Amino acid sequence: MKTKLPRCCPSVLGTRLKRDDAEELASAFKAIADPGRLRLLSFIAAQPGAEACVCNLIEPLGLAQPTVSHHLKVLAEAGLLVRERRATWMFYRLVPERVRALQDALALPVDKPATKRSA
Amino acid sequence: MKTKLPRCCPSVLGTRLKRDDAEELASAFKAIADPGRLRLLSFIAAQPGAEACVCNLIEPLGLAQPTVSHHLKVLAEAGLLVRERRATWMFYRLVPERVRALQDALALPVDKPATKRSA
DNA sequence: CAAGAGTATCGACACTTGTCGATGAAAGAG
DNA sequence: CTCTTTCATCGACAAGTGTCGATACTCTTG
Repeated sequence: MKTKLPRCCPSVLGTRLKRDDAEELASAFKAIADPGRLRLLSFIAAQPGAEACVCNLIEPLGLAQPTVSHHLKVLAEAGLLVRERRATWMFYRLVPERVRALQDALALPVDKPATKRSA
Repeated sequence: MKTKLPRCCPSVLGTRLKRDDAEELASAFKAIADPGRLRLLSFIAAQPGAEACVCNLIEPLGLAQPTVSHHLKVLAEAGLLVRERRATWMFYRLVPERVRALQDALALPVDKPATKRSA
């Protein structure tokens, strides 16, 4: 490791985001990193009570029923939606706190002066 | 299309997010939906001036140089970073406005009472 | 120009993901 | 119980993605 050329800069760079935190955050963002799922969230959020029946999501989304079901599952597993059975129908309701959490994760260092990070 | 069972609800659901907008947003979120890229953003954001030399990113990230280069390219193409050559070294600087834009995209209908949407 | 250091691109690979048709499971109606 | 409606799961496929070694490119130095 013989360095002939000078270093470009002080090389501070304290590791901010840990590996585990990064993986967790990434999987959360993966959940919304799909056009269909974003539209699902949008559709549901636009409903009164921020909830919707699956039967009302399939047609406007323009995807096959199994595909919609799959996307809803992904969103639910990411904690962005909660399922609730109502008679024959299945309702999905938005979890605003979870959305807010993702929003906060995108806060720049400037935005959060001295906040302690927990999850 | 003969419906025997009653509908589950009024079926309002005005299409909120258009297909094109959804695709664009999704590709933006795809850019940050990766542990390595999130850490890159975090590392760079933590630097003074929110910029960093590639040579200082490879080791802390723990990935091979071509992989890091690839991730940086993805982030740059998403508009989250800008490249700048400085002598032999390549610097990547964070674009806060772009991060903010993603943040705003996650704003719930409750959060934005009557805001006009542009992008 | 030649040599060396820092990065980007290429090629290849394993793995993940979005999609849909077919099928199965849960709940209400008759 | 049988039929129908609604939704989830299964299986399979094409396409996309992360990863790295090898290689090419771009500056600077001598």
